Amino acid sequence: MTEAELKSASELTRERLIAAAREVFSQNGFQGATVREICRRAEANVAAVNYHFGGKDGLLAEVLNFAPLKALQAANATTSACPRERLQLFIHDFIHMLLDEQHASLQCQIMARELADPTPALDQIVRDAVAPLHEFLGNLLREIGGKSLSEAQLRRSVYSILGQCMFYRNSHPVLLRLNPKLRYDHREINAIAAHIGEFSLAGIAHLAQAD
Amino acid sequence: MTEAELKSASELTRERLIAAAREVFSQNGFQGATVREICRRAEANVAAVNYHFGGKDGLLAEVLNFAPLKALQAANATTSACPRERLQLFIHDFIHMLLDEQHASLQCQIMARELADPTPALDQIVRDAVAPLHEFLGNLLREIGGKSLSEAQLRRSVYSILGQCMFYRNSHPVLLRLNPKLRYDHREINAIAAHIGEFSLAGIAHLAQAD
DNA sequence: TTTACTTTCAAACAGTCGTTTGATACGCTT
DNA sequence: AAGCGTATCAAACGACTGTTTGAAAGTAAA
Repeated sequence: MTEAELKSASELTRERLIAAAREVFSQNGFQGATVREICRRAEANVAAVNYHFGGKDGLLAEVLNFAPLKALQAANATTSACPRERLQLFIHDFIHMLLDEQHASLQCQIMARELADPTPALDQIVRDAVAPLHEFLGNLLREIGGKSLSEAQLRRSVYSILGQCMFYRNSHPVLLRLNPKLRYDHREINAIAAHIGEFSLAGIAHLAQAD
Repeated sequence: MTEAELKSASELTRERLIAAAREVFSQNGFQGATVREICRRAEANVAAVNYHFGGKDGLLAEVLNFAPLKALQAANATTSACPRERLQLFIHDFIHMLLDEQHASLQCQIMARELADPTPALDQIVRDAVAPLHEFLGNLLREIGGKSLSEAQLRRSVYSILGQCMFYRNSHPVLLRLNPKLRYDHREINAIAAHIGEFSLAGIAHLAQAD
C-alpha cells in the first residue's frame, strides 16, 4: 500500500487484529483460539473485536481470504505447459501454500484446519473455495486421464491428490514427533511436491490405461 | 462377556461412561466434548468422571484402545498373500476402521481426530499406535518396491497412502457438503479402498522403476 | 443390626469464555 | 475553543467449563 501513512488509527487496529487473528486461528483453530489472546497480540482492547467485527465469527469471516487460492488456479490455467506439467505446478504451489511458514498464507492454513472441524464459516469456505478447487483439479485430471477415466475414478483421484497434500498439514503434530528434526524449508517442500506429483501421475496413468 | 450379570454397579457405570465418551469424543473431538454431555448420555452424575477416571484426561486415556489397529496389522502379517495383495488388504481394513459407522471402532476415529489437534494423549498415541503403524506400512512397501526405493521415497509413500485414507475421514464434513447423498456404506468403502490400492501400487511401481 | 467402605448425588467452586457496558480519550469540523 | 461522532478502555456480565465437596444412599462383611 502506498497510502499506508493515510490510514486512520482505527484502520490500523483493524489490520493488527486481522493479522493477529490469522496467527492465533492457524495455530489453535477457531475453537481453541480466544479473542483475548488475539487482542493481546494485536495490543488492542478485548472489546475491539466486537466493535470492529461484530464478534469472533465476524473476525473469522474477515480473516478468511481465498484470493491466494484463486490466484494459484488462475496462474496455473494461463500457462502454456502441458497438463501433466500443470498438475505438478499445481501441487507445488498448493503444498507451498499449505506448508511454507515464511511465505505467509495463513488464511489457507486456517481453512485447512476448519475443514475437519465444522465452524460457522464452513459452508462459505466450501462454496467459495473448496468446490471450485475440486472442480479445477477435476478438469485438469480429465485433460491428463482422457475419457477412459470414469467420473468416480476422476473424483477419487482428486481426493487422492488433495489427501496427500493435506496430510502434511493435518498430521504435522504427529510427523514432528516421529521425526523431531523435520523442518518445512524450501528444499523439503519441493521434494514433497515432486513426490506427490510423480506418485499421482503414475496412479492416474494406471487408472486411465486399465480399462 | 459371559459374566455380565456379575458386574457390580460401579463397573457398569464405568462402562457406560466409556461408551458415551467414545461417542462424544469421536463426534466433537477432545476439546469440543464436555464431561456434562458424556455423563448425560451415560445417565451418570457429573462427578462420576472424576471419581472413576480422575478427570477428563484420564477418561480419554481409558477410551483410547489400539487393539483393533494392532489386530489389523497382526492379521495382515500372517496371511500367505503376496505383498501387493497384503497392501490392498491393509488399505481395505484400515479404511473400514476409519469410515465404517456400523462396525464400531470409534477409538480409531477419536485417534484420527486428535492427530491434527494435539491433546494430552498425543504422545501416547504416537508412541503406541502411530509409530508402529508407520513402521509396519514401511516394511510392507519395502517388500513391494524393493531396494531401488530410497528411504525418503519409502517414507513419503507411506505418507501418501495414509494421507489418502485419512482424507475421507478428516474431510468428511466437506465431502458431505459437496455431495449430500454421500454415505459410507460397504459398497462405497470397498470402492474407495480399491481405488487407493490401485492408485498407490501404480505410484510405488513407478518410483521403484524410475531409478 | 451394626459397622465400615464404596458409590452416587445435588450443589457449589474457581476459572475461562465471548460479549456488553458506560465512561473516557481522541480526531475532526465549526 | 467548543461541540460531536468515533474509537478505546477497564470492568463487569452471564454462560459455560472441569473439578471439588460433603452429605446421602447403597453394599457387604461382622
